[in-house]
Amino acid sequence: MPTDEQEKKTSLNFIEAKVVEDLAEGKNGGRLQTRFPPEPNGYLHIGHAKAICLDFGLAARYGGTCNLRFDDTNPTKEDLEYVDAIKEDIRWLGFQWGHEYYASDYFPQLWDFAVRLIKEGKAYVDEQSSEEIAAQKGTPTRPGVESPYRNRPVEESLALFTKMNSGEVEEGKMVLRAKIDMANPNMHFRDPIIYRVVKTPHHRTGNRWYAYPMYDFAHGQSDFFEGVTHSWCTLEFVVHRPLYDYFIDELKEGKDLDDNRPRQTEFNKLNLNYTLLSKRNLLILVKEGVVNDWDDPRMPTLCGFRRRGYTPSSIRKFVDKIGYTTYDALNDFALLESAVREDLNATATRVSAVVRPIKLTITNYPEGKVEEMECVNNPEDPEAGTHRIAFSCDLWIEADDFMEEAPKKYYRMTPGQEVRLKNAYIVKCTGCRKDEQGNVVEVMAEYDPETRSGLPGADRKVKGTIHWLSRNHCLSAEVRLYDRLWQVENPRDSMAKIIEEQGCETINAMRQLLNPQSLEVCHSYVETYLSEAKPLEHFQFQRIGYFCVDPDSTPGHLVFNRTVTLKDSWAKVNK
RNA sequence: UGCCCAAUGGUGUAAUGGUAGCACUACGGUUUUUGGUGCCGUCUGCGUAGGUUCGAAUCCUGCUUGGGCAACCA
Repeated sequence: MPTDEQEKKTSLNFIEAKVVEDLAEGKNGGRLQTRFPPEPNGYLHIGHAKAICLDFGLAARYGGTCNLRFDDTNPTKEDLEYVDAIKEDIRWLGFQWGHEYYASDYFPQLWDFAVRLIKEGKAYVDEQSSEEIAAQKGTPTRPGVESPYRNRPVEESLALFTKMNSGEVEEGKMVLRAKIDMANPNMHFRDPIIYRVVKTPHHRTGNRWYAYPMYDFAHGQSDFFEGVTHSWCTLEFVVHRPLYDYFIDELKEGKDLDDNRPRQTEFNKLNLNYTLLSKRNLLILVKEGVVNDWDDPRMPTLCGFRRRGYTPSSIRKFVDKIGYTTYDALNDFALLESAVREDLNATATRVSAVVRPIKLTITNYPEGKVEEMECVNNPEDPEAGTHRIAFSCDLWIEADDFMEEAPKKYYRMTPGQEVRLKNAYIVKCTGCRKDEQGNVVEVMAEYDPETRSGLPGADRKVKGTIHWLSRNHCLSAEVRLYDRLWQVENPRDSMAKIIEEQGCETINAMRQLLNPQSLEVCHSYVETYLSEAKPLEHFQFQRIGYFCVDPDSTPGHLVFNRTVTLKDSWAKVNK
């Protein structure tokens, strides 16, 4: 279980503090049991990572267990494809569940419980339309009115409930409702629907059931059946908690109500600026082809971050830093970036890549001569070793690293100025050659043979160091430069505003907010050391950023994704 | 005009009645064969009005602002 990002804490968040307190008091027989309860209706995103780190992380830290439970009570939205992807992503994040459960495993028990409630006069079958039921529900400021079916005989409800599950009742014709209180200020207590008819086959139980429990009648009960002690979820479920407790009190038949039961505690879900986190909207992006798939590196899904080059530990570290509170925060994406930079800085092998190439010719270097230069793999890690790179008179350098007329603080290649070629020689720029349109097509320089790296002559102070590649000793590669998908800080709110003002479809609102520069594909060059690079391997392209080998990459066609740029103080000066 | 929850630098998060701290960001400086990293430093904060107390970010009340709740979704 990952512990690398769990730095010594001077204080615990309110959820962990409660765990410590409960354990100290010997609650639940001293057990700690949690669960991660995804609905298999989409891919996991970084918001889920926040829940995963809590559910699995605290269980592990305090000797408890965390089970995986798929909340699969709505077959119209759920699919096996999502079940498999969710499991893969949890493992990738670095966690292992105890049991793999499904809410659908409890359908028989839930059914029996519902029957019991009917027999006790605490539930009834309502035959009104959803519109009628909604109208009778009242509003937050006005109490609801009771359904005409509310006090029908128990036997009648029992018979109809059985019928609901037989396949002969059409969807929407009947529901089972808990009989609680139509005037309760908590809307969820106004005779909530606990079972409805769904005819779509279920991905696990097929056509065995036609009556399916609603969330409020499945989630807490599943927790109870499994022996969950701490049930953590996000803030929007605060208003559900009284109902959660109500049904568990019923299951416990009024006995031992204060102990040996699951308790729900809510925390703030993750909001990230310049990021949209809602499975419904992410699904639209995929279906409309705005992105290439759920694992498009611009997606905030875990598989998207993986393909982008984020490491599991960087995501865990980020989650650890943002904390858990009851305040609805908007977190800065820069914090996530700092986490991945911190991680990759320590681990990624440094290589040379010229993303936007321009020719550099060393005019006084013997033609045909080739020298092998030594490169440190990672200056942060002496154990990482070295590798070799070929040097010659015909080079590529970054187009950005030459300016014919440069400002004073420009330390790179400009006529008359010395610059160090990383791991090779100090060279002096002598000029450039342009095409008919005036574009620079080649830069010329002379090298100083005494300044080869490692020789005493190399100790000379030179302001700038640039990277390079030998044109006859490098590989071409496709480099995908990713940037944020959204131009606005809070796409969720901006979308809502556009939809309200223009009355347009979600996808149209989205298109107005997308960053047109979220992906730039470059025809670049990388050093031959990368010929064997494997998918998902991380590298630092020196002076540029961290990159990850895309799964599409093959030895004949290398593809790299930019995970994140290096911090660039020149870019700031240059603005 | 109901019920519930919240509010600490630009962002996020600590301090649990006793010196408002940390991280990110921003901006300086320093080191550096990555304008990276490291190191040092600077700026900016308890929503508001009362009350309790020797003492309040913390407890109480009002106000303000924000969020959630009226799916046969979870």
